[in-house]
Amino acid sequence: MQNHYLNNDRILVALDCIIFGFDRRGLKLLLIKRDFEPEKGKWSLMGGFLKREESLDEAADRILHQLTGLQNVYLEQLYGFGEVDRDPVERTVSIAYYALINIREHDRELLEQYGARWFSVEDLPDLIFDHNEMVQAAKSRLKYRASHEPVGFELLPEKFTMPELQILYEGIYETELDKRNFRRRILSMDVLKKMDEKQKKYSKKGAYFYKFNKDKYQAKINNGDSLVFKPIKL
Amino acid sequence: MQNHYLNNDRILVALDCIIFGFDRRGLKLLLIKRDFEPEKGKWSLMGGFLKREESLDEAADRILHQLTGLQNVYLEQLYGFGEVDRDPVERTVSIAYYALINIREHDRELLEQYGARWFSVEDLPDLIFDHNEMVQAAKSRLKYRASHEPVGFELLPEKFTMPELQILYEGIYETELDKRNFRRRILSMDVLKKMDEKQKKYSKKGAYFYKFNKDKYQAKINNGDSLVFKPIKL
DNA sequence: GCAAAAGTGTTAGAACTACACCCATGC
DNA sequence: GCATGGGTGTAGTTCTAACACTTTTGC
Repeated sequence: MQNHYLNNDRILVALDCIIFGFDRRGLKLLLIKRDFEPEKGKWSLMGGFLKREESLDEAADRILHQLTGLQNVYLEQLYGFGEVDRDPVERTVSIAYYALINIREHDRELLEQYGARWFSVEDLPDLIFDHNEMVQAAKSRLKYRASHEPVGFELLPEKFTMPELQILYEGIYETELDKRNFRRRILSMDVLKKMDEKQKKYSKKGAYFYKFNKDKYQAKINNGDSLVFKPIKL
Repeated sequence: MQNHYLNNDRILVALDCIIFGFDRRGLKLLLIKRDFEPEKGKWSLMGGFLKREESLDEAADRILHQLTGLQNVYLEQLYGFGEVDRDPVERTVSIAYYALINIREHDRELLEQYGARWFSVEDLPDLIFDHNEMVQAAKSRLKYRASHEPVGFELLPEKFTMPELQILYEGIYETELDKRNFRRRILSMDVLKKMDEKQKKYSKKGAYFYKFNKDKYQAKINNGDSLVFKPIKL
């Protein structure tokens, strides 16, 4: 490989974050209005460049924090996008990350500064560069992840109801689920704690709150159980 | 994001290839003996640096070709490794790719030039930098991929026998399978063509050859069928 | 009293797992 | 004729998917 380190090209490395949120109406994505050229004024993912003295994960974290004020949230590397002309200004490789955040917990002022807005994943505007592709990849990774690990709870407040959890999974899987089968399956994993309290905001009868019992989940995993969060078709 | 392109760090981008092969004794990995400092003489994945005028996929392809003489083989991006000090010489981000090749079809002379050798995946030497981690990631990606798509055939010659296919899947999943259940499941997908010919090299009775019918598979996929190649526990 | 959302069980069919013996042939 | 690897079938169990009515309560 004649692999002297000299004489190789040094290249801009960017990070782009696909930021998912959830409210009762469905899955959301946080996009920003690009305020510089090229493509100024178009919608875009939040991004930034890798610095020499930080790791990829640290950089993604920093960039997510910049926009949302949040730290220590679910953040997973997705894919490296590396077409030669993906950025028209300069050759840039971008590593995409996706984040799952509780939509109620971010810094609204920062969002305004960046001209950011939440969009329903079913109705996204056209994005710059290859960002549409990145979003697609994030959506399918999320489907996969959600069917093997309890990532759904990252998008929900600590207390949530069964109907909310179901709407979330329906959003992730882009399909409708049968509520009897859904409840049975979720509850059979035995990692949710039912509260006495009810959510009365959205119905007269009220829906019981549940909490995800992370410790119990971890114990089961360490015990070798493989809990699956697969969807159930209607 | 104050995102002028100037004043950002340009960084070395490397590619490392986890190259899988298969022979009747199990899954193999192709490693090279590093012939330059640092870590000269240690085993390593085949790697190289991204050039400004090529895409990540092209670079991975080039590097794979350099070592094996092969092109147009199965090659999938795995993950971007980006710890600050992962390469002691200079800050380098490495995008790992894994390849599935037919172990009989590579260029033996090239291998010798690079001091390359096939190792059983169950008995790998310690590798440089974070290459051990890369191999781990590749193994689990391969498990996932093999349970959803017919990637196993990339590792086999055009004609193969059921026992061979089973050994391959056992290698990928690192588990033993029941041969009756395995055959039933594979054949029920109805994408293998049984030949009249038998492989007589490894048994007196001989085992029938099969071919993977890629067109039939594609037709089923396009038809919305979701064929699964899951393992079956013993 | 009625509208609106929450909650609850059963059943038929499919898929999964476990398991043991016969076959063909080269020596 | 026997050792070696190739090939085959069944039954019990579990999992999945389909499906409709009752409950609660604010208005």
